Amino acid sequence: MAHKLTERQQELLEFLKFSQSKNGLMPSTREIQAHFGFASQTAAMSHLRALEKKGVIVRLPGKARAVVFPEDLEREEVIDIPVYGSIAAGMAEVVEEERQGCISIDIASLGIPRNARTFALKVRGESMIDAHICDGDTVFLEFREPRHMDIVAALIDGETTLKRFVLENGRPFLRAENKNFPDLIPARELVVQGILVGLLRTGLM
Amino acid sequence: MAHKLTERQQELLEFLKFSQSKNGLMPSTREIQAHFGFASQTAAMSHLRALEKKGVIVRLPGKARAVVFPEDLEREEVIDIPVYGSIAAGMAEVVEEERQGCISIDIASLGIPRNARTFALKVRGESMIDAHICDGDTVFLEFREPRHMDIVAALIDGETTLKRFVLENGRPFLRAENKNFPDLIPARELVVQGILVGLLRTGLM
DNA sequence: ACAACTACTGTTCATTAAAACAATAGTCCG
DNA sequence: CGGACTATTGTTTTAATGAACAGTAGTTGT
Repeated sequence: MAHKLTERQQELLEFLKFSQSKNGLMPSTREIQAHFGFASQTAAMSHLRALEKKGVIVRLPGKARAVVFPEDLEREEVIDIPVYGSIAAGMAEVVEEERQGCISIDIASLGIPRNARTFALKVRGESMIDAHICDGDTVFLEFREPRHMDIVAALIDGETTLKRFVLENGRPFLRAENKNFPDLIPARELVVQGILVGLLRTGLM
Repeated sequence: MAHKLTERQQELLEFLKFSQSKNGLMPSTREIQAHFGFASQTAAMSHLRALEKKGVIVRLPGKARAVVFPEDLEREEVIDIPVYGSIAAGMAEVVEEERQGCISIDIASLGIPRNARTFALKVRGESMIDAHICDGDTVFLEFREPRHMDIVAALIDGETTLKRFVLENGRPFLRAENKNFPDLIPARELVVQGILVGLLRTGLM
């Protein structure tokens, strides 16, 4: 099943992948023929047959452009989580402008519901270091009501910071998880932008 | 562009997504017709046209099954990183058995090369807590030669643990990043399974 | 009230695309 | 040496598929 691919078969596979990610669909045998300059469409056909026999693609007979990568079928649904900057003032409106990119990850790994309005922020500073959230980490946040002891992204003095959300006698406070930072910040106009649901750290090599 | 979808159009969109993730390709207009029990294929056609006008799909005219989600086109290449258990003895052979699932993430976010042999392990224990790696975190590891001060997954006494790889006078040592753990472990038969390149923490709500 | 849109039916047509069949030449393995 | 596999050409057939056209009802917004 897992025979090694020949050079030509590898080229074909590359083209299939390229076509899928660039055009969003698989090439027809004629498009393969045109790309490689084959004089006959049958050449493409037999190459696909070879790839199928070696298990790297699956084909659904009788259907057009019906070439599938097995790994795509097993994969969980992937969502795109927008990453905003660390300073995300306003939020509701500035959202589109501040967008810095996207993290694509499957919903099962993050463990969030499909309909959740999840977004991400790059952490700047060491204020949550005692919660093991470091400078440069990317945190995933969900837009919902904060509960006692949630870690939240909150808007204070025009800047978004990560803090522990604490309810004391029904009144909310924000606490930094770092002994060197002001221990308690009384929150007057408390704007919670999101609740921490996950964290991604990269660039560790 | 971003008009709201009607109920029926939402249903159609769901079916397109379902079909793509289950079969790996888009349905033809006749398949849509069959699924919804339309008497005419034209019904499917006009719904697709409506979805296209509202910007939720893109179609390539004249091509078969040529319905594409715009977000899929922009997305970076997504790879599947296998997750093994915390006890991954042997590694080379046991790999297939121990596999617990997959994390699908785009290569740009993780910042790893496409050809890298990357895998993931679930962290058990607090031995790396001072490097802000917690119990329950999932670490991404790359299979390559360790360098001084890399964090590595190493096989010691039949169990895999995360340690700091330290070179002292050309001799390798492993150090736990936790004051309560034995500070230095002289490594005799040092089997490094992977180098830490990233970390994912979930379930924080 | 009227235009614009949704949500279909019913029919026909042109094209896209897969698939089968018959060959040829080269490579690789035992 | 021969059989299996790769890598092609060339031709023909058939099925899958998109697309156009002409309607009908119902809803929605101004």
